[in-house]
Amino acid sequence: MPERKSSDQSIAGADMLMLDRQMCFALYSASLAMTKLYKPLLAELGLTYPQYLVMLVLWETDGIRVSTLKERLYLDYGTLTPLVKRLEAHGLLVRQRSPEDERQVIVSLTEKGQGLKEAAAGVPQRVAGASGCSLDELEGLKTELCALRNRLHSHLTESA
Amino acid sequence: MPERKSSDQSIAGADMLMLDRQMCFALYSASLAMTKLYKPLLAELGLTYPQYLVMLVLWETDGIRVSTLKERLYLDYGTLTPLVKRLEAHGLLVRQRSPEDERQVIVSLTEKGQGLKEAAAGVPQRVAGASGCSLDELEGLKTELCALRNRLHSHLTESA
DNA sequence: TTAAATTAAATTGTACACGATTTAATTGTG
DNA sequence: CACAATTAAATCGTGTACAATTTAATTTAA
Repeated sequence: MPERKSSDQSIAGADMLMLDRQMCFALYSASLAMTKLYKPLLAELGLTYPQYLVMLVLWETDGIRVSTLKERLYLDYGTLTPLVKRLEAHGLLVRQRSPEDERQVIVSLTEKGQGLKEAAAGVPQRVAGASGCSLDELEGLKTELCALRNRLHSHLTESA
Repeated sequence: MPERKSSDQSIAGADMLMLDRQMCFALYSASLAMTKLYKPLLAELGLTYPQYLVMLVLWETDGIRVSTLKERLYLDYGTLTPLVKRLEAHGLLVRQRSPEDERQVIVSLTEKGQGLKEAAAGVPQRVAGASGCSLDELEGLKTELCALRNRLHSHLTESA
């Protein structure tokens, strides 16, 4: 069916379209696999993976605005609003309008939410173990991925 | 608020829970950023990012089963079935039950689907350029991420 | 040889992601 | 002061992801 002369200029381009040549697919599939690895551990805490990320931010700094979560996690209000509401429904945090600026919503951990941190303390080690990587490997990969993400992020936002 | 003795054993664990220490978050946020980079380029082709991945597989090998897509892309039928149906609705492929085994669904490109490959030929270069990485960097990262994904995948499936 | 087990795919339900639009509060400027 | 512009968050619609269940076809084994 694909009758092409060997000198066809589309050959080079077509070559680049193989799935296993795509860095993006390596990234995408590794990310989904990592999320699956977390799933059973986080299920013990009653959290999904994105919910865990929100909790990580709050365990670091409590009483922050939704826009801060947005900046820290590179996520949209369309993702965060319902996600944070679910965490509130589970009793891990409360959402309240800021008295100084009624546009802002302040997210604060409940005692239950703070207490969950102790239960989560073992998660990073358990994941590192299951990932079959040395801590150095993970650290190196993390550094490279952050650099990539930061470049992409500035590329995606520099347009004003 | 967090009154803790400095010798508290939970300090070490808590320390590990900082967002920017998580390789998983670097992976997750880099993957989402990469998808956003592709979005406008793929929109020109009328494709979403996962749809593009399916097309990459089909451009390599046409006339394959849905289970092959499942294995190649590490995705679920629950994801693939509606996704492939959307591609069929767009006229890029056809789905037909295998005559030999009526359980299997064979996915085949239409002429339109095959033709789209030419339009997609420039995507990898354009993405590489926009990512601000050298080809070597991207290649190295790809190799590491594939290795990680493969380890995670075998960890996640070895349980029979 | 058919009933149980297996397999391929679809379906259902929950939870993201995110572009686009909307709502409501605050700020800036004449 | 008033009113346009901006900002923070919510809402809406589409498209993933995936666990769990279901359906239908094929295989296996009693």
